[in-house]
Amino acid sequence: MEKLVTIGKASILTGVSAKMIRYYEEIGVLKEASRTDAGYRLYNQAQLQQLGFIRRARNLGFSMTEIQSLLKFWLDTDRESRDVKQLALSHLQEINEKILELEQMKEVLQKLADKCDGNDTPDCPILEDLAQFSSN
Amino acid sequence: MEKLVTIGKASILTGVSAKMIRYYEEIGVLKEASRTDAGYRLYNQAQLQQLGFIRRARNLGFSMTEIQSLLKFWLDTDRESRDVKQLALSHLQEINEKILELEQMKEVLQKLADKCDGNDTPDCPILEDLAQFSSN
DNA sequence: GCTAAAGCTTACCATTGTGGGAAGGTCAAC
DNA sequence: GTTGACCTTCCCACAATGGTAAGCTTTAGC
Repeated sequence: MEKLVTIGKASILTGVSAKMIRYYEEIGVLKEASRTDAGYRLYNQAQLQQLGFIRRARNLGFSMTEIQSLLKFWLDTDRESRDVKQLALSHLQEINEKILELEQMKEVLQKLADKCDGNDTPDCPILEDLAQFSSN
Repeated sequence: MEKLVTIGKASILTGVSAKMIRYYEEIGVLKEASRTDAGYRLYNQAQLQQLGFIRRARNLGFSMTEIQSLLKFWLDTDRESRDVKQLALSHLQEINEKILELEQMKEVLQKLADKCDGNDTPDCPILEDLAQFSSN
């Protein structure tokens, strides 16, 4: 017989806040939980595992939309690993683009900061650069 | 005599959308623009330069709150470059933390993707990892 | 000088994922 | 039987941006 837990226990067991568990249900990534007579949500082992799945996917930066796809693949024994891999690689590319963007910011900012004396005078290449007329 | 432009021209000249220009005014990073009799906003050269400042700061990833501080420093001739530099370095650290986080995601995800054959069979280490019971 | 198009105004809605809080019902322990 | 912990729904907020709609103004063409 399945052991059922209320949302607070589910939160502790999975590391997903109760707030988020309800939200996941609302947006449809999590099937509607069963309820007690009083209306308390109840979660079984499979649902707890699914919450763990979601949390780990979030930790890898997947969006909720992507996670919905991942869950669909996971629950579909007829999936082709090709599709999962493609989703992962696509996400990986987004990550790489973000990293690149941040690296570029970092480089510019580091150079500006290096040029700034950081003392009690007002002279500051950082502000001068931001204030520059024209262009980018 | 100052050349004044309406919001559309200001947008083109600065690369900031009209929508955003109004928003910046609303949240107070941009002083209220003067108006024509008909109520059209008018921008002078100084305001255009300020919009450019904001755009470049956004491009470096500064939040609007940080930009508000940067603008205050910029307009304050009694500023100390120390304060500007500190703000920049603090932001730089955030960037570095984000990069690190993304690098970690990337590493995990890359390894999982590498292990996944990506063919027409359902076997997929990516899903297996996400579905793993216990832990992280 | 009229009309149509382009430009401006405000106001509201949506996004993403998360948290906070209020008002009220439920359950368990003492 | 009361109290405290837990649950419910509903609404608000964030940060920065885009979209849309209804309505006024300005400009360009004829």
